[in-house]
Amino acid sequence: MGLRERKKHQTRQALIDAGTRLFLDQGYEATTVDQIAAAVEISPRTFFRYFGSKEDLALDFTVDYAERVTGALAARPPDEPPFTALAHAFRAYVHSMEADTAESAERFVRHRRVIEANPGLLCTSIARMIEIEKRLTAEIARRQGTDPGTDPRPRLLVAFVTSAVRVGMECSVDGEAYLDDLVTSVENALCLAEAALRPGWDQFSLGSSGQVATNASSPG
Amino acid sequence: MGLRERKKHQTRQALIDAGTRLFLDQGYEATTVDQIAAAVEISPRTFFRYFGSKEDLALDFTVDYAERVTGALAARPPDEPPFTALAHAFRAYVHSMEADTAESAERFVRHRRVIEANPGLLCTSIARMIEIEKRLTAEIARRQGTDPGTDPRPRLLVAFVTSAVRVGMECSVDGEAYLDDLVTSVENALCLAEAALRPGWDQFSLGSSGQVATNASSPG
DNA sequence: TTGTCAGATGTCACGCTCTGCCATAAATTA
DNA sequence: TAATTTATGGCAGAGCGTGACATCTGACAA
Repeated sequence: MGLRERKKHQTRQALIDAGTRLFLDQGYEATTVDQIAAAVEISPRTFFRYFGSKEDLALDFTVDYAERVTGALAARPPDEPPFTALAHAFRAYVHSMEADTAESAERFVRHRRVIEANPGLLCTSIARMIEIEKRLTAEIARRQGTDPGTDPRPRLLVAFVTSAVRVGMECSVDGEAYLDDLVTSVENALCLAEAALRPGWDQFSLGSSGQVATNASSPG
Repeated sequence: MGLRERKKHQTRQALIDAGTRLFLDQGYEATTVDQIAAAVEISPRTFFRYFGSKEDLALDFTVDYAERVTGALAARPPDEPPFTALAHAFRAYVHSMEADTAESAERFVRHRRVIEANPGLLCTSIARMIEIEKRLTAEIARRQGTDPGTDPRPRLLVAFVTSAVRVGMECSVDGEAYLDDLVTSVENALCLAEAALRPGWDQFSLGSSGQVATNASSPG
């Protein structure tokens, strides 16, 4: 890796760290791009060569998130039931945060705190989840051998799991053992989701309970 | 209602209509606030006294959405199972669009087309759903007699249903009978969700299957 | 009718985000 | 070292959004 690339990587990381720190100190909205650029000693113009927007910097970690989760799903054994595979993929992600460098874990916690302190950012991060959902859906559909364009079941299954993860993250309270709490909370939500689903529903090839036109009786 | 209020209402409606039309004609991003203001013959400054942002105008209908759905849920019989009540609340909303004035229905369709043409807007509208989810969760928790602060089950249930509705809306294709397709698609997704859930899970008071710490076996 | 008052509108000025353009500086390669 | 590629900086400008102040207009009472 040449000097050029190394420098770019350093600048980029410095921008993320400086930005995150400023967001935590004085708030996301109150922090201007000029301030972040000044903190890293680059021109404001150059900032936008590294990030398309201030929001892009704040939500940069979602890119890594997407890759880790989709990667984890791809790594699950092909014969694993879809729900189990998805749940394990998300578990792998939150646990990878724990297993990671202390520095990396702190960064993650800081990111979480930033977006939790800003409803707008939180909304956008959830919205970005939709992109990830699409990729997960494609993989689930592939595994189950259905067409994601016409069969809504893979979408629904993925949406259920991501909802559970989101609820789990929402429930996690901000305290000392932030990461531990988050992992526990997500785990609880996933277990709850597992208990809420009808056994076998996620395996579309089994039985006929999943027919689109089925008018199943109320589960309640 | 005095002249003053009537004028305000007219201006507001004119802004929504002019904005929507411009968004459809030349795109959301390509439309400036100045253009919308000019179309209604008000100053750009006044625009921001009616809407906090350009996005607020584009997503104004979500306010009505929230009120109709939460209102519909509140109107469901208290002894109805939570899932059924939620599903009916959303059904009531999409059907209310059909039953409404032709003018009102057209407006709804135009709004949908605008946000569907703009991924950013679509994401934001979904993110705004979170606010609605909170209100629905509170109502479900109240019905089930649990504390929404500590028990994640109401959140999870609500998230499942809203996910199903969202997937249904995504699946609906843009064509001649837009509204009909949308209603059918949402109905399908809700039926699918119903079939996916374990019967009785949504009634927390029954059985013990919903214990937070439960380690239920995989549904798959 | 008239005067008063609250509220709506317009004007001006400003800060912030983000982009295009072009010149310059730095790193890479020959 | 020279030539090429690429990153950076500075500048100008569009667009969004806000505060402050003056003005205009319904509302309402004397």
